[in-house]
Amino acid sequence: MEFNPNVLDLLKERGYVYQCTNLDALEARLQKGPITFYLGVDPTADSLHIGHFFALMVFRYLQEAGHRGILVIGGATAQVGDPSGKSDMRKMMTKEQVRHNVDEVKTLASKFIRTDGDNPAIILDNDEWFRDYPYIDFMRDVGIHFNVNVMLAADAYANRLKQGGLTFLEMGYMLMQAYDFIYLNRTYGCTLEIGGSDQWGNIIAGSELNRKMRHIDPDASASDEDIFGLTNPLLLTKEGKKMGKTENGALWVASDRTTPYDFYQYFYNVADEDCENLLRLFTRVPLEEIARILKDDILAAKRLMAYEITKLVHGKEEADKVVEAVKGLFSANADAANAPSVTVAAARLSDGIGIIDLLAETKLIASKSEARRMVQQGGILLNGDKVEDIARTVTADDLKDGFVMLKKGKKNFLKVVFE
RNA sequence: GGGAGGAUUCCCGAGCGGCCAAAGGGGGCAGACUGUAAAUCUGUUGUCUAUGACUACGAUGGUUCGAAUCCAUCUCCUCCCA
Repeated sequence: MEFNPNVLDLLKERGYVYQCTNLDALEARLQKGPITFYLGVDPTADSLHIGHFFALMVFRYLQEAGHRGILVIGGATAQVGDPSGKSDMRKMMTKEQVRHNVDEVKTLASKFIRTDGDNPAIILDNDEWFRDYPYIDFMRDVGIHFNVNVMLAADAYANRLKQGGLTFLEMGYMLMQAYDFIYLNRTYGCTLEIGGSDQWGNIIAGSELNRKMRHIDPDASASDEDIFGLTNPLLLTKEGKKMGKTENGALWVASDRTTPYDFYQYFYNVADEDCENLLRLFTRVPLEEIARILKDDILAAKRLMAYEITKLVHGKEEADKVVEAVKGLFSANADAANAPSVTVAAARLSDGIGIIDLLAETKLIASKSEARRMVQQGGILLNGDKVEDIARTVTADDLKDGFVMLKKGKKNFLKVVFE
């Protein structure tokens, strides 16, 4: 692997850099030679959402530039819960849940960062070093360096504090994450932590803790090198909302939670103004190319953006399939070959299936009441024809090639295959 | 420890014995217009075997023909005093 001394320029250019503990010094250090850096991800669910992806992109760029990356899955920290930016305490997860999530996230993450070949990423679970750390020792080693006044002033706690419910458990989160950095510094010589801007408080806590601990015991650190924190901006839509939020929660990376089709659709349907950001941050399209295509053809730009992001997350094969499906569905002579589909037993057709039942069963619509409403408002199409009557039944006569095409609104398609 | 206020549907927030599945706003969904965009306008927004039934106003129990509304206990939050 070729070492690239100017990776930071590239990151700055594409908009990945938000805050840094010392940008000039970091730049100088990165130019000198490879370093070890880390990114922490808390397994609060058994998948990653697009928000995680931002930092993972930075991870990839750094790794490609020849730096050694460590991905820390917060098996221990997830049991505590990060209060940063939260107005409610996170629901406590059972240890089993956390363990399950750790495994899932590990598997997913290793698809996006290279863990083999030359300069592989290291994936660790911070439960490894917290599991057997006695409370008293931890408090004496680490807790001693934290001033509660300073902590309370931090943005990270502002919301929780305002809501009045900040617990001691949550206060402990910052100590844990700060210690992660120390541990990695000592064990792996890690000198840079990257993360989202919401992690700024936790990241500087880590670099400060390092300085304080080294001051007490100069031999404790693996090196005398300075350590750095670097954050990427929060990914917001032009309305100022967090990108990747959908009505059913987050936009997930795991295809059993958000299908590649829905994933693509989400990005295709973002506001025009957000397209540029997404192209810069989540694709490798050169900046000049982005500028040109945005100017010439916003729709082509969106197609490219949605395709590239889908490819990045789900792979080329899936992305191509989605594009085929989209072409078929949204063009004049609909071709349903690659449409999202579900299967229903063909035997059910003999008596006819009520359209309402079918809509609810196939999960195209969440409830029968809503399905009724939708039909009454003229939002449901069966094989391209508006369904006028809520009593409409689907029978064998409606099938062509063994399926029917349901459409909810303008852009929700579902192929129902009977077999 | 003492006192005062509060918890309502996805979110904010009105309601303060029947007219309440609950005003208003936000968000969501659908219709029109468009470009599968934005803006705008309209409708809709608990569930179901559907002009009715069931479940819901922090939890539990009670008063009443009838409770989101009154009472008791509990949980959590906010503010003031210590």
